[in-house]
Amino acid sequence: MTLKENVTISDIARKANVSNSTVSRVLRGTASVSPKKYQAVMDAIAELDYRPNIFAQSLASGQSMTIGVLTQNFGSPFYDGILLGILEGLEETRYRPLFVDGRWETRTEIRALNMLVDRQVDGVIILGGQISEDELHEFAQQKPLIAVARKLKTLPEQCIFVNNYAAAHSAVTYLVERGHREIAHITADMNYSAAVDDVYYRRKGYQQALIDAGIEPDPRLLVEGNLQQQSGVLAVEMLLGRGRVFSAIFCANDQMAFGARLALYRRGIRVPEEVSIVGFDDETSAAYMIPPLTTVRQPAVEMGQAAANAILDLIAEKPPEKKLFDAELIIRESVARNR
Amino acid sequence: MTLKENVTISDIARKANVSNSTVSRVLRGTASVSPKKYQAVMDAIAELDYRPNIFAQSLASGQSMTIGVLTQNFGSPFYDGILLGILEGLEETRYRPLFVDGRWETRTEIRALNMLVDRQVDGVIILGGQISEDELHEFAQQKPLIAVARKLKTLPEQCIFVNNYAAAHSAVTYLVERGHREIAHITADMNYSAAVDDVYYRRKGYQQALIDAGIEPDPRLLVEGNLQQQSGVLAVEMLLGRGRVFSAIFCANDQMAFGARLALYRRGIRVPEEVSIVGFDDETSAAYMIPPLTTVRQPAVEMGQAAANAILDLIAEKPPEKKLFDAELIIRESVARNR
DNA sequence: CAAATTTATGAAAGCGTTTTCATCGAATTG
DNA sequence: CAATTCGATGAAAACGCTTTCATAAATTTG
Repeated sequence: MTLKENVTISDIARKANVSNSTVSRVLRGTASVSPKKYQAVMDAIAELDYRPNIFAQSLASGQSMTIGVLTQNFGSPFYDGILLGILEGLEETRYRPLFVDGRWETRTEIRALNMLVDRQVDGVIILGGQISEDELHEFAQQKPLIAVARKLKTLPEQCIFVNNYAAAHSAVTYLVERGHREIAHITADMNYSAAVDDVYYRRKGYQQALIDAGIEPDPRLLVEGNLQQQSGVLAVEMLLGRGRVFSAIFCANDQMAFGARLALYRRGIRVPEEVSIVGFDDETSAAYMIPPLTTVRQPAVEMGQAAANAILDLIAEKPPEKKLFDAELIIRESVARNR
Repeated sequence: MTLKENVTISDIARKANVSNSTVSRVLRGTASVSPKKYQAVMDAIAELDYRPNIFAQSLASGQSMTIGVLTQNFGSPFYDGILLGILEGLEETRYRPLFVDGRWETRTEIRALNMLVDRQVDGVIILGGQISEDELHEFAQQKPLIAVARKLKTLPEQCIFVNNYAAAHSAVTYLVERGHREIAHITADMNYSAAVDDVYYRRKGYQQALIDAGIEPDPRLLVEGNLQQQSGVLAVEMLLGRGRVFSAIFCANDQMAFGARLALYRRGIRVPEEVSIVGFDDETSAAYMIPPLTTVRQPAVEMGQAAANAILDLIAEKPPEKKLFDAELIIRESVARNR
C-alpha cells in the first residue's frame, strides 16, 4: 500500500528522457513506441511509483473508465451476487464499477442515476428498480444501459434476466409430482411496482403448471403480499381464514416464505408434514430455515458477469450478447410427499 | 432526469455577462459577488441546466469531494445498515460516498484501498476488515481514516464501535435471570482474524457475566466456530459430543445461531423448551427464525451516521467526536425459563 | 536510387475548472 | 480631504493528462 505522491507524467518523461506524449503512449498503448524508450518509461514508472491522476485522464480523454451500477439494496444477497459477478466481469478490464444504491425508492433512484451522469460514467447497469420504463428508455438514448433482473419492453436487447416462468413452472410441477394438488401461491401486488415482471411470470408459471397437471387454479388459493417477510405471515393468515384447505405453498420469494413459515409455526401447523413450502431466490438464510427451505436459485453471479460483458459490448458498439438464464430448483427439506 | 449537455462554465459566464471566475465564485461561495451578478449567474445556470464537470473541479481544486467507504460484503445486513447511515450522514453535505467491497480478503481489501487512493478520495471509512493494523496506521498518516465496527489500538480516536463487552454481559445475564446456569458459548477462533475484537469482547462479557452470577465458566461449554452458519451446526455437534449438559447457548453472532438451531432441529432437541438460544447482530432473518431469535442489536445506522460525521470532522481537521455505542437486547422467543 | 510511405517522436493545444494576482472604484479613517 | 483599506471583478495561470499536428528518420516501393 504505497500512497500517492504527486509524481506526474512530466516527472516520468524527464526521468526517461522522453516527452509527455511518449509516456502517455506507452501507458495507453495507443501508438507504437521504440522498445528502448518503452523500457525507460516503464522503469521510471516503477521507480517513482507513478500513478496517473484519474481526473486529469478523464478530463482530457472524455472517458471516465467507470461503469455505474445502480443496485436497490446493498443488503440483499441476490443483488450482492450480481454485484460480485459484475466485479468479476470487470476485473480484467480497464473499467471499474461505481456502486450506488436506489433503496427501492424512485426518487433516490433518479438522484442516484443523475449522480452517475455527473460522474460521467461510460455506461450504466441497473438492477431491478422502480424507475419508469420511459425514463430508462430516454436515459438509454444518451448512455449505454443494461438492465439486470428486469425486463424492459422497449429495450429487449439490453436486459438480462432469468426465465421466471419456467422456474416457477418446474417448482410447482415438483410439488405436483410429490402428490400435492391444492397448492397455494403467495404472489405480490402488481401495483406494488418492485419486481413486477418477475413476480408476474412466476404467477403465470404457477398457474400453467397446475393446468398442465389437470388442476384448475383456484383463486382462493392465490394471495398477494408485498415481498417482505411480514406479508408472508399475513398471507398465510388470510389463506387459513378462507377455509380452503391446501397442502403446499409456493411463494414468489424466500422472504415471504419465511414469513409464511413463521405463521404456520404460530398456528402449530407442522412443516413439511402438514404443509409444504417452496420459496424463490435461495437467500443465504434459506438453507437454515427450519426445516431448510426448498427454493429456486437464480444464477446471480453469472448474471452479473453477463451484465458486465454486455455493457462492455455496448460501449464498444457491438451488439450485446443477450442471454436468458435458467434458474435451478434447490431441493431441501420443506417439501414432503402428500398423503 | 435531464442529461448532460456539454455546457461549460464559460457558457454560463457568457450568458450572464461575467467572467468564469465570478461563476465559479457563486458556485462555491468562496468570495462575495454582487447580488445582481449572483442572480444573473443563477438564472443562466438554471436556464442552461449547467452541471459542473466533476473531473475538472477535482483536478483544479485537488479535492474529489468523495469519501471512500470500504465495506466487507455488500450482502451483509449489518454492514448495509452502516452504509445507510453513512449515506444519510453525507446527504446534506457536498461529499459523496464511493463504495468498494473488500470481500473479507486482505488482498482484495488492499486493492480496494489503493483504488480509493487513485480516486483521490478525501477520506476513508473502513468497516471491519482483515487488513493489518500496521497498514491501516500507515494509511492513516496520509489520509483521514475512520474505522467502524473495528477497534484500532493505534488510532483509538478514529474508531466507532459498539460496547461488545457490555452487550454480551447483559445478554448472558438475561439468560441467568431466566434460570439458566449451564450456558454454552459459541465464539470464534481468534486466529481467524475477522472481527477478532468484537468476538473477543463478547466472550469476555459472557465469562464475566457468569462469574458475576457466581457461576464458574466451564471450558467444556466453550466452542469455536468461524462466524459462518455451518460452523454453528458443527459447534453444537461438538458440544453435544462432549456430554456436558447445557440449557442455553449464547452465540457470538446470529449466523452461528442459525446453524446451532438447525443442528438442534436435526437432533430433535426443542428450542426453546429444552435449549434456549441467544444470538448477536439481529440480522434481518433473526426475527423469522423458528422460533424468532432473541438477539443483540447493534445500532448500525447510527454508527454509520457517526462515521460520516467523524470523517468530515477529520477532513476539517477538527477532532472527531468519539462514541461508544450501546447495543440492545432484542427479546423474542428463543429463550425459555429454565426448569 | 529517388519518391512515397511508414514509424517514432516532441511541441503544443486543449479538457473545464479553481485560484492567484492585479486593478479599480467605493468606503472608511484620521 | 488625502490616505488607506475593502469589495467586486476579470485575466490568466495552473491542475495533469490526452491527442492533434508537424517533422525527422527509417523503410518500402517502382
